[in-house]
Amino acid sequence: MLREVGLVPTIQRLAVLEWLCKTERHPTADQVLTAVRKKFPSISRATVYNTLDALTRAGMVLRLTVDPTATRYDADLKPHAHFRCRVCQKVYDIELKAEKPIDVNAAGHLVESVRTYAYGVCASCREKEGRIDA
Amino acid sequence: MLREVGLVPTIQRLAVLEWLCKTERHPTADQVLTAVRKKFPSISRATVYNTLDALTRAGMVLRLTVDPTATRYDADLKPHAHFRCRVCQKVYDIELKAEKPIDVNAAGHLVESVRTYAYGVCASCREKEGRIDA
DNA sequence: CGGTTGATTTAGACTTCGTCGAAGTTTATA
DNA sequence: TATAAACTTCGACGAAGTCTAAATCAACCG
Repeated sequence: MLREVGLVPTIQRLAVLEWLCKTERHPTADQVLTAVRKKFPSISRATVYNTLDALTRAGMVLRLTVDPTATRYDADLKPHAHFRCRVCQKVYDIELKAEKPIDVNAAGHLVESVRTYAYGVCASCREKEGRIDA
Repeated sequence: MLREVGLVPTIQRLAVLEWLCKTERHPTADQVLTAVRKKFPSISRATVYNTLDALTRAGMVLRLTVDPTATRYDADLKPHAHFRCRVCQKVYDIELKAEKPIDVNAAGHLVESVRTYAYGVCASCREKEGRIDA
């Protein structure tokens, strides 16, 4: 798979990709580093950043900027949007309702990808807040 | 205006807001700091960050995460999307075509705001690249 | 007007995310 | 096997943003 996109399939890249694909969350680069180090202690920060960058450019993972404090990555390539709770700061997948979610007037620019991010209070935090605020 | 949203109208906040409103670009916090210091040399970094945060929570400016390297701010509250060129890295306003651009299935979350970001190569860089690649 | 209180500003240290460069190692090619 | 190219590693570095403590300012009230 890595070879097909022009990347040398090193053991480090395999470890990163494997972990990304079997986690459902939206990890930051540091979370990837910490997780992969459990199985592969010698991997360095630069390698993780390089690998995530290479996988992003190869289109195998998505780079998300939904979180202002750190870039997140997503191995789920199906079109969907992301929601970030301003209370617990977790990131959730949400569905895009519109059939053409990407329908923007690009004014002559070449659009290669589109992201939709929503912000607010997640269902879980609404409950907790409700009890307190009431 | 500031008083209406519960903020003490200090000279620093006025300087930030005034500059934000008369610039058409999408400045980073550091660009705001540099610009405002020309008229108000003693303003500190923390004040600019605090002010931008307060203005964002008050709904007077939008916080953008279109640029992975730094948060940007936009005083234009009309609904529109943003495009970032991966070559020159400039951020452009673009129009949202769909009438309900924001139509996401929020799965029980309380959605307070939605952002749409597009990425690719801007019209200007397409021309330049075209000449080179040809 | 003068004093008190609470909010705001300031300066600078600090943390964290991410990048860079140089040297060593691995992979592919012949 | 020899060589070149790609990749990894480490640590230093840079930049974005936060935090703290002290000084200052604005509002309120007698």
